[in-house]
Amino acid sequence: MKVRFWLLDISQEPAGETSEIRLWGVDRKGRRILILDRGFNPSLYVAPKIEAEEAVKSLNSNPTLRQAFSTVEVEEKKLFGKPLKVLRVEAKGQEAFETLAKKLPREGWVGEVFHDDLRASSQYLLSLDVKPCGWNEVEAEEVKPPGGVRVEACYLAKERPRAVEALETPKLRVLAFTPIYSSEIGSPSPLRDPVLAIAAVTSQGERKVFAASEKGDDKGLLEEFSRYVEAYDPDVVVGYGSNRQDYPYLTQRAEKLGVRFRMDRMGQHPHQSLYGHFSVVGRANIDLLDFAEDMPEVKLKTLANVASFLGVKFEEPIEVDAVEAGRLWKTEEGREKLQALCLRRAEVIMGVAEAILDFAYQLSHLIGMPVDQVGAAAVGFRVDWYLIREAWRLGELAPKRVEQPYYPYKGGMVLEPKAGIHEKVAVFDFTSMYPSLMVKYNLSPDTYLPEGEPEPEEGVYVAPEVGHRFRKKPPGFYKMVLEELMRARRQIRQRMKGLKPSQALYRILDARQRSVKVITNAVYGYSGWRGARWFKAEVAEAVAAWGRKTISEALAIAEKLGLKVIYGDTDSVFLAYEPEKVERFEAEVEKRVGLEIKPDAIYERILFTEAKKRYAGLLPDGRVEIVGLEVARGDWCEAAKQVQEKVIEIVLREGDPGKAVEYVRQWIRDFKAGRFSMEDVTIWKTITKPIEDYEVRAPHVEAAKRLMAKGWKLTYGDKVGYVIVKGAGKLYQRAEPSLTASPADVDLDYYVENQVVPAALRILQIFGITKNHLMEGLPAKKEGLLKFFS
DNA sequence: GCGACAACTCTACCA
DNA sequence: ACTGGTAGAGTTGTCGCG
Repeated sequence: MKVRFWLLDISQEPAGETSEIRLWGVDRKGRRILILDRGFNPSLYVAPKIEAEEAVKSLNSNPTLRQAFSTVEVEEKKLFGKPLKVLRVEAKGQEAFETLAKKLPREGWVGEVFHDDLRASSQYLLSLDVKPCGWNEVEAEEVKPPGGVRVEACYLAKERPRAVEALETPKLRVLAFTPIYSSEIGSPSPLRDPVLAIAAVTSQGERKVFAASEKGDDKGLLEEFSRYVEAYDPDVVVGYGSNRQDYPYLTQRAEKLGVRFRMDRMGQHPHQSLYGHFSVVGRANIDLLDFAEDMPEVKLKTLANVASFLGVKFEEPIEVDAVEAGRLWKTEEGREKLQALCLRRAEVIMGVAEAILDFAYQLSHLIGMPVDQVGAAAVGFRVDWYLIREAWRLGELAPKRVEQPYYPYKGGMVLEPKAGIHEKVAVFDFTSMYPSLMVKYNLSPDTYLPEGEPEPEEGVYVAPEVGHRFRKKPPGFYKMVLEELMRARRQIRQRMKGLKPSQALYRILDARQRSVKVITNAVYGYSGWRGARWFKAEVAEAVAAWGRKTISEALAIAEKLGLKVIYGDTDSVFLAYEPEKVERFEAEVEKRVGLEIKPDAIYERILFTEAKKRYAGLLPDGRVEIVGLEVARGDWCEAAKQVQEKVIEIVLREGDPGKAVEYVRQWIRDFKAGRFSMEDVTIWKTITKPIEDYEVRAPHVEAAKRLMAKGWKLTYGDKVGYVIVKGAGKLYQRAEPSLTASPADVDLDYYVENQVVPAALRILQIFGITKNHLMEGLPAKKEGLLKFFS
């Protein structure tokens, strides 16, 4: 019978001489099913140094190798566009595959081995074009599920499944969960501290809290939660910080207590897998924090901040640290409070999931990577996967990741801004400049013509400045891929036009076009990434060089038309707005440069300092946009950011720097009178490497060390919040973790002198205002300030 | 031994 | 653990002085 299923998860079981691929999914009736495919084995591709037929003979005559493979075939493949005769060697199961991967490269006749770095389940997804988070079809017969497996139906594949294009997502059961831990001091430790509660919220609206005993005995809680998960049988399990925190903690805790922590469809505990994510067999485990990492607008990635950003409504508080939780658990009232908080937290996680899951499914579908991995995989690996699949369709082998030397090259062009305030400034952007250039000039590793090679008949494009040459024909890999991506995005957006944002299909299409955009925009960076399989420094370098040429041409056109250029960065041009000239500029650029340029915004008023990449502008709709300045940064205290934002607004909206000066002076008076909170003065900075690797004693590193000395676990990637306290010595000696600092110790002078005043002055210096104008005790000179607004 | 300054480290931004 | 270009704060090293 034909079974159509939406693929949720894929796993592989070693099964002797054949590996068994397990496809976990949901069928059209909404049943949770498992499809066993025993007819697939992973293969390796061998490029021989000798004649293919001779190579086959050598392979067959080696008894160790002969045992490990079932078949060998000579195939015509391509590598970087060049035809390549290879031997496809099909392994007898996973173990044999690993043996071959190890032994084959040592054979004298073997040139290069391919796909030995792709595990069986990956090869399966690749070679069969089976798509995760999408519909697939297979001829199969119903069988009894393997022992321990819990599904509504199980099938044995009779043939290889195939992807079926269909947009809708089945109704999936989603479970959001979040634990609360206890600790006497510092971070909780699974060997020492109990889990006090786990809240679970389902997409059907069920809400539950599992709690430890009054004394904090959590053995029953873990067992109960496991049973609940099995009974509800979710397809998707979402958490926040679950890969980093909850799964490691809960599995270790369960092990210590002698309980089996069961989340999957096989009665096993979660295990760590690729990209540091935890795999829950048969379900998709998604850590929403992974997706929050791609939201640059949210500086401090707390659940509350992410939820607010996404417009998820909730009541505070939804965060509690383990020490506070441990303290609260001691009273009846505290326990109730904590459980209510825990439940609210799980509800917010569900809310965030609703905002993110469509995108996660679409990204997974597009790049062909299981949805539980896609969030945890870095951008480079997402692109890698997408390209491996596209390569396969074109008969290309996936090149190996090879160690590459660092090769710095020149990037985009940034103009010196015209400092000061400008009225009516039009901003133009080249649309998808880098991808478009890659398409236009056929920039790809396979079209690159190394120095010394004779020019082909079809001709070459020569990159400006750097001189790299690229064959005009045939279309290169990147060109084909990018053209397809850009075409797909246009098509999706076209389809969306007839729909309302409230419709489910609209949301799916929107999620899909966003995922296409993410990949499109990452290809240039990927091409210059040393870890990329299709790395080619000359490609990235040529793209950037053509980019500089392109914007230079646009600038020349502006100049010729008598348009004043205010600023420009990589693919954007800021021009003093003159309606007719600007229109001619747009037409002229498209005609002469051959790339699409579009008006992005017309600022009513915009201000630049002397610095590049920093400005603030007032839009016609009244919004103020702040770019690059302290307001836009996560490593300045709130106080400094708020003052700067207010200064910018006064200056842009009211055009009155004198008023801004008065505002800052009053703010300082209030601040010195003690009107501030710890949040206002906390500075957050990321620990970017292991503490011992730091070469200098930076304030945030010293604050981190103090926290660690007090039992807090910090690893790189974590943010440390600290305040500067009164006292003598270097700044790093006065950096106190904000958790342990008290408001009375805060060094107010530091904040005025080194945070608030510099941030305010960044803007106000444009008007000749100095530190003296802002600080108490010195007269604010008003004369001369208003001349800028005559 | 001291202070001015340059060099370097570190983070987070823009495109 | 996608690229290069950039600002800015803070630490550390160096040099001249006498």
